[in-house]
Amino acid sequence: MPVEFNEESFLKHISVDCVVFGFHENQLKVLLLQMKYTRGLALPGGFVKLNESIELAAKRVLIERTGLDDIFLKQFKVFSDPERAEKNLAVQDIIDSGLDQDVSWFNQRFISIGFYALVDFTKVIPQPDFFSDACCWKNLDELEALILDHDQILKKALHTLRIQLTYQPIGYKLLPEKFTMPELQCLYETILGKSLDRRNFQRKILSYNILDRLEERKTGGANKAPFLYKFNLTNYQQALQDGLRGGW
Amino acid sequence: MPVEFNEESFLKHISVDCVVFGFHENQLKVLLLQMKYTRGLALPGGFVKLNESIELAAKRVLIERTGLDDIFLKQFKVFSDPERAEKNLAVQDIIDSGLDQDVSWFNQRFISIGFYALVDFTKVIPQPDFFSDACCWKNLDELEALILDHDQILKKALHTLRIQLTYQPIGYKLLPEKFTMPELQCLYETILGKSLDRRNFQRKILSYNILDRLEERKTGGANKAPFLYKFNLTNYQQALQDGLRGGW
DNA sequence: AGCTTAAAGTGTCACAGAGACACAATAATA
DNA sequence: TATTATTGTGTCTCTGTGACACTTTAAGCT
Repeated sequence: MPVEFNEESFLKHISVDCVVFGFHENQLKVLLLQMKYTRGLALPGGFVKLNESIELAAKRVLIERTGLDDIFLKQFKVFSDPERAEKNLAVQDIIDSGLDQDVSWFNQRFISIGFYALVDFTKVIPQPDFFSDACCWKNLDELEALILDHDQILKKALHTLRIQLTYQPIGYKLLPEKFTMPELQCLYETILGKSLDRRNFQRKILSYNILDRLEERKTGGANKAPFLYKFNLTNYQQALQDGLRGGW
Repeated sequence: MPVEFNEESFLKHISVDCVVFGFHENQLKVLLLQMKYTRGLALPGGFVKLNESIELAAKRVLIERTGLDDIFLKQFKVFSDPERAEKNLAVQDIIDSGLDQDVSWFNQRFISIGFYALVDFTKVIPQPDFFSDACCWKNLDELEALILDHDQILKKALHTLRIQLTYQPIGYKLLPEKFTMPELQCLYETILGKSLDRRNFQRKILSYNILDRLEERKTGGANKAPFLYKFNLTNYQQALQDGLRGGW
């Protein structure tokens, strides 16, 4: 046990849960933990130290799970239904693990602050935590049930992502430095859940002036080699301020 | 003292703060409390009972402060900086009030969940709480400093309101049942912080088909009497789903 | 009663962005 | 060298937006 779970170390009643999104092989993926004993799937999460902010707590958790230090993190909702942890299977995991940890910490009522994170899939090295024996990416479209209300948390994170697509650096954070236009389009299509016209997408995204086209092309496919692009950070940050069009 | 403030009654470390917006005489207003002893201005807030959700806690607080039962409430951010309540003046208020309340409850570190509320100004009957001797509306553009980090909370609430203007029922909740086009436009202008062309605004808002024009007109002004409108709830709810245009 | 004032109702025009779609170019493979 | 799959580029039309003009009318004044 790395640390004791008690109120000497952590704020009572408060937890953070993180929905970590990655994008790989044209699929949107989420990082999940498999519990050692109950085998349930869970979002990475943790507690808040007596003297840290919730943002720092979430960041600490994600550094441990992904190996990455600089992660884009965003609060999106607090989950506080008194019933949400009624049948907390994690408690069973503690008991089964045969620790002398006082389970009363886990039997408290928790209010959980949901964060979503956007990471470069290729740079993550998944690490399970003390209660899990696996930490791995799952495709968003072939997802089993999660423990507690984590299904609901994930669903809300996705919904938030969709809404914030026009004013958060979602493309920039989820794609590797260099990427092709079809890759970027696929990311947008996946998040929005609908297909877009290839030519209109390109025209529109280029009109924002947030991309720089490189000389380089991506070869390997049995077709014309697409150009590689990278984000023009200066223009991108500026454009996000205004929200990439739309509205009044 | 209506209730004891201790961990038999409330969840430790957790509070809610509410930014209550109202609209009256073409001004956006916020409901604030004036502390009895320190005279500081504060947002209405409270704590979360052992068995209630944060939404219910916020609602309970607002029923007490406004007399209204059906209030539009929306979480917008959690404020958790460990320094946020360093110099908690409310504690001074407790001491000055000469109560035998244990001040240790107020000396805890609190993580506060920010809610914004939209209410019909004309229906609110402001009620101070135990620590304040006044509860009243303040114009948003002539605001003094607030206690703790409440300035920051208010600022963030306003920013959220602006962003969510296109997909939350902001007009519907802030205006009385019947209203004129200039009133609606003024509300939009106030929230967006810029002026809009009268004719284009009307054309655009009408194109959404979310308003029903009544036969009735509003007389009294020294000018042509404007029509009254009311929201067409069916169409409005539907339109909000899609986000009133813009985006992909 | 008639004139003035202020603000509302209604309409036009030019332009830019969005959606639908066509055709030429090219990297792998057969 | 032809085939296949997919990319690069361009066009046409229509709708929504921004800028702006003219008419209408409730109150107040003389």
